[in-house]
Amino acid sequence: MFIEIDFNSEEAFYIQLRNQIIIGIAMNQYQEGDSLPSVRQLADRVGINMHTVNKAYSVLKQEGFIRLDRRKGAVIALDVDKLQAVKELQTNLRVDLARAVCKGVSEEEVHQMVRGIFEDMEKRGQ
Amino acid sequence: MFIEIDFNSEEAFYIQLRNQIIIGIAMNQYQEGDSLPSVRQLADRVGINMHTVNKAYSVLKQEGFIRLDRRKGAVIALDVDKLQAVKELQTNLRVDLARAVCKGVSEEEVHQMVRGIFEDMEKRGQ
Amino acid sequence: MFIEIDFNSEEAFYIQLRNQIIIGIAMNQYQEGDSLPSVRQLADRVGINMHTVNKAYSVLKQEGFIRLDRRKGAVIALDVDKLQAVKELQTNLRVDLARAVCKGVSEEEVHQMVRGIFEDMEKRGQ
Amino acid sequence: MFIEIDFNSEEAFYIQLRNQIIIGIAMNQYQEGDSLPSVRQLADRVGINMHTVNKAYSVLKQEGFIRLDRRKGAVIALDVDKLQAVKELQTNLRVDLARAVCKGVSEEEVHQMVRGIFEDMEKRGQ
DNA sequence: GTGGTCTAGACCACT
DNA sequence: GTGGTCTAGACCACA
Repeated sequence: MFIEIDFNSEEAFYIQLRNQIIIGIAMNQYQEGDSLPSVRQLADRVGINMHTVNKAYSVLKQEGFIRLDRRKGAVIALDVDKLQAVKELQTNLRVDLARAVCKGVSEEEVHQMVRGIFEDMEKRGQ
Repeated sequence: MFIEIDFNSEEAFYIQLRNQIIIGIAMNQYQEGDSLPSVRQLADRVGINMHTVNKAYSVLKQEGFIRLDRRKGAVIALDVDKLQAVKELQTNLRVDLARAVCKGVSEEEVHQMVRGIFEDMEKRGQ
Repeated sequence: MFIEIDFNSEEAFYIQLRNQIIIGIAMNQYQEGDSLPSVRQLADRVGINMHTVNKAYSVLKQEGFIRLDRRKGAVIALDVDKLQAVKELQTNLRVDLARAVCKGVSEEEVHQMVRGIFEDMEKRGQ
Repeated sequence: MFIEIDFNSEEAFYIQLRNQIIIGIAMNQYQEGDSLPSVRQLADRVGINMHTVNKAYSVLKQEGFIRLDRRKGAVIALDVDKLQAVKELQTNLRVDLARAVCKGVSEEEVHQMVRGIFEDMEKRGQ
């Protein structure tokens, strides 16, 4: 799987890492029980500091996407708290949709975009 | 309109302000040409520093939601760049939906949530 | 002559006024000895406060473009200090051209632009 | 490269900083990819507050002269929007030349001045 | 009275 | 050590 850092982005590197890994999981490119690359490997590969990868993994653990195993390193392990997830999604959507609506995006277009993203996730997951 | 700061939130105050104002615009509680409160007024009302409100207004200006009129202060003025907005929404949705999917949220549920948010925006806009 | 205020501009109203009047003089639309509109008239016509027009006229006087006559109000009266003018132009050009050069504008293009502006001034002056 | 603040100037410190850095870029003293000093360093060196340097950098970023890299700080990165640059230059020149013309500066003198400034920029760039 | 500018000091997140 | 955020207080230009 591709993981790439945009060094000019406003987003912190560890957030970029986290997001890309979560997208990987959603696309089934990483599956329950799979190991992520070691901290050192990933740091070298994408060209950032080990501490930063470490931070990303800590956050992923705390958010219930992986567990940290002494032998296997970071392992995909979803701790499903759907209520929490729904609440979080709701909050994020409210702001994102408001921004889009102000700029003239219609509900229909949003539904299509959602459809497209799910299609994308299912397709690549096969 | 209600604007409130959550002093316990991780989100920067100026981001909270920005988001609430954008939601207000999306809900038609603020309409094109309306003035926002002066930085000092709003700062006093919500209990934060003037400069923080100023920063929120600067960001809103730069993002094309308001303009700064020397006589009327901050005025709602949407600079509609739909292409940019769609791109931004796409990026945000991809991450948000990936997170939700990992935690077991279905496409159907997302569509309903989108529906609900738009309903909310239209209702209050009347 | 058209004088118009851009209420959204970053430039102070009195600076906008001053600049437009100076351009008017350069184009011979206002000639040595001509009277400018009264403070009140101009304020009403462009929709700003009298104080602001007053400030513009004061600056124009101080910079040697007009004199303030008790009976005739503001009268075009050029106090030519060419050395000072050259020095000022030099300073302004240095910054403006540096900005343009960084963005890929060539010397040739600048010369053409200068030519065009002078042409414009001479043409309308006839 | 020399960066100096004129504490007696009417120009805001952050504008002075911005202008000098832009002139530095135009003269190739700063080149694409070079890092600018950190806000604290530069603030100490020129004797102004850190936040003022920060503001200068923010403006430079917004105007497309630098980008902010999380590792390397402020990095020269020209976002060339020539159309925009030409328009801006045109506006500035129109006012500057009008002022000069009123004070008796000739078109020929302006061309020579432009020539001189470009020579200066090319010379030091070598 | 308004925003713009400048200073200053503090804490935190990030690298 | 770096920038980002927040607070705070002061002065000025502008309207």
